Amino acid sequence: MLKLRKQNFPIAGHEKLRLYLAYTVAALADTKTPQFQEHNFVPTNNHIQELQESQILPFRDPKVCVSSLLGSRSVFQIRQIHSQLVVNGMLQNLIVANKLLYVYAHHKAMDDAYAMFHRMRGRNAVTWSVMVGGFAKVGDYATSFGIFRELIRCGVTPDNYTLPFVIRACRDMTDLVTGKLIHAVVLKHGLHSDHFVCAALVDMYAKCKLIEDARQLFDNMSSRDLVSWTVMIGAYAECRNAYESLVLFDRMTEEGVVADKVAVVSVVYACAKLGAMHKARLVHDYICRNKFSLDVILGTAMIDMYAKCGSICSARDIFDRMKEKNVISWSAMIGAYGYHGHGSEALEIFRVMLRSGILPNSITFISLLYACSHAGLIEEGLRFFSLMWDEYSIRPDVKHYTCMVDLLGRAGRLDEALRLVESMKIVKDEGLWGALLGACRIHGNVDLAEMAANSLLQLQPQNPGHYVLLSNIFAKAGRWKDVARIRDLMSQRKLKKIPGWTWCEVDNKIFQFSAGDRSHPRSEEIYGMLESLYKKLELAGYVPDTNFVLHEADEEVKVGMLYAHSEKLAIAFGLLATSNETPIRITKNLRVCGDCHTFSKFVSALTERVIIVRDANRFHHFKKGACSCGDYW
DNA sequence: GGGAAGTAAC
Repeated sequence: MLKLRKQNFPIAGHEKLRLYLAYTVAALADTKTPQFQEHNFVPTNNHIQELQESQILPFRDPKVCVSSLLGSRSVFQIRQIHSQLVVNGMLQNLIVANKLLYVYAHHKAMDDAYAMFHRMRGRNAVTWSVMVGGFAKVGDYATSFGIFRELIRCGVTPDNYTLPFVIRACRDMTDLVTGKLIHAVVLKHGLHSDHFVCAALVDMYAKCKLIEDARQLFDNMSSRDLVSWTVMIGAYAECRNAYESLVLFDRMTEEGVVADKVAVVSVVYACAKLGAMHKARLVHDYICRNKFSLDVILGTAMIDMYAKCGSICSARDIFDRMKEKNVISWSAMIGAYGYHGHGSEALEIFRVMLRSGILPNSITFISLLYACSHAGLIEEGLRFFSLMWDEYSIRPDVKHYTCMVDLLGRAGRLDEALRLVESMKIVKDEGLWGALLGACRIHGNVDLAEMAANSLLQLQPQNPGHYVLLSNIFAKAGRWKDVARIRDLMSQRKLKKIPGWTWCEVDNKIFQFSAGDRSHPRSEEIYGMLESLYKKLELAGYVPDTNFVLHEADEEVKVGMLYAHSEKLAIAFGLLATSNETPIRITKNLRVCGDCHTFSKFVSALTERVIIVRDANRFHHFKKGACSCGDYW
């Protein structure tokens, strides 16, 4: 390698030499150096040191200054250059001064940047945007907003660089009030057509859960770039409308926008949310075709996708093929085994993880305890619960306690579960009470259920799901007056039962069903299939379980209500539209209804089909009249 | 001379 010496330097002239050296510094920092490449020179860290020692950089040429700043490796180095720039009066040059601010911000040295910013007499749009963006990036939103306000006070017009930073700060704080104010500023300055500004606004509204507002802005964008698509796709997946995410992904592809890795991760995430197996395979193909490497982020997202689409084998295959795995990847795999009810595999992979030298974190233990509770591994669960603090100094939080309540409650050890809840010294949340209430439902403990439900309704009076669960428990015990009381409470509080949806994927198309739905083009056939199924099932001994109907009504009416639940419609459609060998895969947005669970068991026996149901909680594999959940869910 | 979106449990 060429050693950097004046005598063998390829360009003549002293000034050029300085420039060349500056470019060398910049190249070491991987910045763009076309001139540098011309000379086919590969610099090393020694060169930069030599450069500093030789004090050859006089910092009088703005270009040299800028390149040197870009080449800085540490805040210390920037400060050294800073002092030279002051001595040489180079900070009078706004380009140089702004670059100095920028590199300070880039190294997160915002104190240095701020001190300098206050001494600067001349400021321009770049100065302001570097400061606003710099503070936003390090999470100091208060200062970022403060500088933005100062900008407005100084009569400066905010531009398409500054505004996205401020909008993103609103997003990170989910500060919708300020966000809307900034939106007004955007409109005032006519910047709503800038795609950076617009993408930031879409993201802000989406993260603040105003998905409709986000969508409206997105639809009105004159040109939608990849980032806006990615934001919108991710937003729909996040707000439980993964179906729309995948519709958008198809539209994006049709419009000729090519996904990058970030976009693909969002799509993978949406597939996971929806549990859409065919779509998952197609996305996997897309990933292979476009040669995305299976890095730790994409790989982990794919493990979760395949697991949540019902294929634990494919999830394991991805896991095994990943070259680099971190604690997140291992936790995802443990979690995957967990919600498929494969407890011993989850425990085994945890042991392998420990042997590989990866330390578990808090979430690893949640996955592990969850796996234990869903596989009935009670003693193991109890052991891990004490191990996490004793051995790994991870303090159990409310989620770990929730798993333990679930574990004990599911096993019928409700007293122990209650004692654990009472002994907790941390704040109890709705998930914890929900787990206790769920256990009461399985074991028909109405008194404890009432107590759990009271705490639950105090914490979350607006969640209709809790009322429905309690009402189901009362109904099962035949306490119809209490059922009516709950129903009245719900209507007083203007709460409606969350509509149940079931998705079934056939021929790469996702079909969505709601109860009593007749919108499907093959609706006639579906209802015909349902009717013939009912006739056969009745002979096989199936009795509709009307305990799962919330309202007090005549038995006949109740049976009618159960008749066309979305799960049943989806299963009937699956039977019609798929071949005998393929499993019927359906996904439900809520917990599967008890009657539909029984119905699925009977159908799996009668038709000799495998039915894989993913509900809000876990997977149910129905085969030959039995379910993998062992009827506890 | 200054910009973006993504991974695990419930």
